[in-house]
Amino acid sequence: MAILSTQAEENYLKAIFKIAERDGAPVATNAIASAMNTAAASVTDMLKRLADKKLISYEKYKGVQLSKSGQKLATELIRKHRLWETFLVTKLGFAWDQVHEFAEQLEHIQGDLLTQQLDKFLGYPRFDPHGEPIPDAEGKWETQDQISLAMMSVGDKGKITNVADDSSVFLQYLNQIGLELNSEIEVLQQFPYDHSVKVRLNNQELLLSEKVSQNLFVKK
Amino acid sequence: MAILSTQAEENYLKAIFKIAERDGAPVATNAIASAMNTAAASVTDMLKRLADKKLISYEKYKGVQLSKSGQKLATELIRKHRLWETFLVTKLGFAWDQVHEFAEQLEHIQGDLLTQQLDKFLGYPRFDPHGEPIPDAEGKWETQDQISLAMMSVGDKGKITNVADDSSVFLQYLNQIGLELNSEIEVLQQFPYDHSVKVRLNNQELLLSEKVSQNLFVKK
DNA sequence: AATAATTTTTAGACTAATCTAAATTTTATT
DNA sequence: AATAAAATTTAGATTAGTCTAAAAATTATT
Repeated sequence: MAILSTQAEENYLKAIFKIAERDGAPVATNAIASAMNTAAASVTDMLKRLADKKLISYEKYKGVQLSKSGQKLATELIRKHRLWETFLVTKLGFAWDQVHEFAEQLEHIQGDLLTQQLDKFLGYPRFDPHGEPIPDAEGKWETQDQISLAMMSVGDKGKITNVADDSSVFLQYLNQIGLELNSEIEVLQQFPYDHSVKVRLNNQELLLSEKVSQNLFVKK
Repeated sequence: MAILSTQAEENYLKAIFKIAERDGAPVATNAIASAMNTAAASVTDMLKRLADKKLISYEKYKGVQLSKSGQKLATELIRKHRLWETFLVTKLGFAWDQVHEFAEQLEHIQGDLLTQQLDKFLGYPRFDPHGEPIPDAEGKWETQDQISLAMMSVGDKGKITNVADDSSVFLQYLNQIGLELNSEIEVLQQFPYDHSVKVRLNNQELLLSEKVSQNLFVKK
């Protein structure tokens, strides 16, 4: 039997998956609340529902972890999100900063056959327009030999391989500073005070905040 | 300001639109209830909500009519539904009996720009895979010079131009009897008792029920 | 180790969407 | 025109998802 999930439940699963990927498990109630812009009390309520459906393991006050089926569902959501973003950019002609909101809706469309056919139509792409890996039908994805810009040292050089945030505000900012996938970048200086970094990009010197540098991934 | 509608509200609007198109306005509560498989009491509740939002005009016990904005929203839904069905058949390779359920979900995706780009990508089709007209961005659609098979007389001949029901049960039945768009059909005999008709199709004689004949449209 | 601060959960309330059963209104029939 | 039948609405519940405010548990700090 297929596990039925509402869109709200799916959004929680995706948020938990992403936080766990970034910060490790277990994931705290507050972390979910701030990621989703909801009250912590609402998160608690939802965690109980998700636990009832065995999509997470949840112990009061101890945070949550995705179960096997929760993992699977979250991965499928990410797969659908990234396939639809690829469709929107490569077939419908949207720019990379225009597709996030549409994909947030499209990822909830149900039906494995649709996802399969879409994947085939797109030629089984392994990365989306932001350089993010697209899980295949089995939930596996390719990893790139990459590192967050925030983790690099002064003097390191590399090429931008992906951006880990597909929100239009972020991508429009990248457009403004002239940064795109495959741009060459070099770390010139680091400022421990606020963890900002000075980089060279397109022969210009630029100051990037910690938040920005954490969302840019580079292959040396 | 855009009128915000939930999926449930959109589904009611679409149902009201279709019933009004078929039987004329005003539309009765029970007609909506049976079209949507819900209790009449649920319909009454929803009609109040839709009236509050000025999407319908509603007078207790008198049935409903779509307002200007309700019409517009319903037409947009039908436009999206038929564009997505066209996409699924012409681009993703689905058969005409496989696309209804997906389109029921996809029609609720919000964003005019998406619909516009999809329309362009498909080459501004004016009919969907079932021969149904696709409203354009202004809400206008082409009419065909056609008539329901149920309205034809003995001896009349013509070509199937569209099927007014895109449910998979109906379309699979049509597949089984070998009927497709552009099939030539001739009315051989009518049975007033149950309004069934005997027709010639592909050099075979076939008996079609009233329900089937009402959903087949023919150009003489 | 006691207390303060933070995090999380509970309690209680609200809205949207649904239901069943009962009441009311409209329509049809004698 | 009175009454029966059908259609519609109201009343009262339920579930999912959300909120604020208060209580409880955990973690950090003195």
